[in-house]
Amino acid sequence: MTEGAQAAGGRDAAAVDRFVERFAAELTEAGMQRMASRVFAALLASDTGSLNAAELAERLQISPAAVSGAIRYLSQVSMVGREREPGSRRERYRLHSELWYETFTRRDQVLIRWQQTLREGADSLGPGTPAAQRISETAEFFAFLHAEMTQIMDRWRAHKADRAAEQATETVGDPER
Amino acid sequence: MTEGAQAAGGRDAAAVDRFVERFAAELTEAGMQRMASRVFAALLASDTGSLNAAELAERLQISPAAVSGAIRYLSQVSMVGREREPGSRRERYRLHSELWYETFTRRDQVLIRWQQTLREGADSLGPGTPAAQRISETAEFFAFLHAEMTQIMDRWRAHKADRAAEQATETVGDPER
DNA sequence: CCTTAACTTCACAAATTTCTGAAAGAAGCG
DNA sequence: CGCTTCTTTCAGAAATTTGTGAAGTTAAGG
Repeated sequence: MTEGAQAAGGRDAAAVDRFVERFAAELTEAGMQRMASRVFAALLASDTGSLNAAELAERLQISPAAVSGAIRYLSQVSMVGREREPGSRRERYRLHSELWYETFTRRDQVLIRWQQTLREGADSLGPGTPAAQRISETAEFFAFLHAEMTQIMDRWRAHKADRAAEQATETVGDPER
Repeated sequence: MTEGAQAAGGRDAAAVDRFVERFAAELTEAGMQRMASRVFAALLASDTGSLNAAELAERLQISPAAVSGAIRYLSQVSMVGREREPGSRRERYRLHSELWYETFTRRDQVLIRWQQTLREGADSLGPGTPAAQRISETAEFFAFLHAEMTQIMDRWRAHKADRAAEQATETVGDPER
């Protein structure tokens, strides 16, 4: 806190590690697998937004097997993509550029499933009963939330595009890279 | 599906149990402790939205200790409240009426913490670096989300109030009970 | 006050999850 | 084609989590 720690050229590796571990811990607390959280946080803190297995294993002090498992999970939930390093037989794991969009789209699916289960539950309880009424309301809440989430993501992308447009007045570049 | 199963008077207990277990499993998959999920689902499916420890233990086939643990968690995250049964030394566990409001308010706090961690992380990485930029954007995303969530909850309550007002033309009653 | 009903805490056994080393499996490169 | 480098799979050891019975605590009611 008292020292602006990153020396000329290199950043303060210890501070970065601390951030990686802290954010990973928060993700873990929220229910994500521990290794997946750590790998994700490490990618987030990398300049290119991508690392290969060896780099991950070294930075996080974990076995290649652990990397493999974490990546399997993260790609399944569309949080990272895998690509080949040209001129090498290594693979590179990269944060999706549409990261939060993909992640929240996925979470959206959960809301839909819950909604369905709840509606079936309301049927089982017999319409008219207070329980069925409560459960129906809950289902409706999730339907509402689902609709709103979609809009939010649209708004976020618009918001981001706006900022990007501002930037573009200085730096004219390809938005994809 | 082929039979409208609930007999006159009593509902189809098996179907209700099935719902409770299914919805609980979905909550568990989303990261909630198993017993907490089951207790919560059982409360949701009860007519009064409340049960006591003995009822929960019997319906879910679990020990009093398990009930106690689940309730401790659920009340900590403001999903149920505890109250005394008058004329008895039993306690009654009740779904909060502002259930989703409370739950999402709580989740909101997580967003705020993440945001903070991310901003600190961006500092550690040194402004100007691509990593810091990415992390800042993520922090901004959560700030955005937080603001939107608050609005959504307001809209939901308005939405619910509207429907309640419609109902009130038929059934004039105390909204609390 | 003492009894007793109800809930909580605690220590432990069981089940599950997590991570690793070792072996097997792909895929570029010579 | 075989060698080499990288990744994945697998079986098992270690750690963690989970649920229980039993003892402990609290407070209502006689």
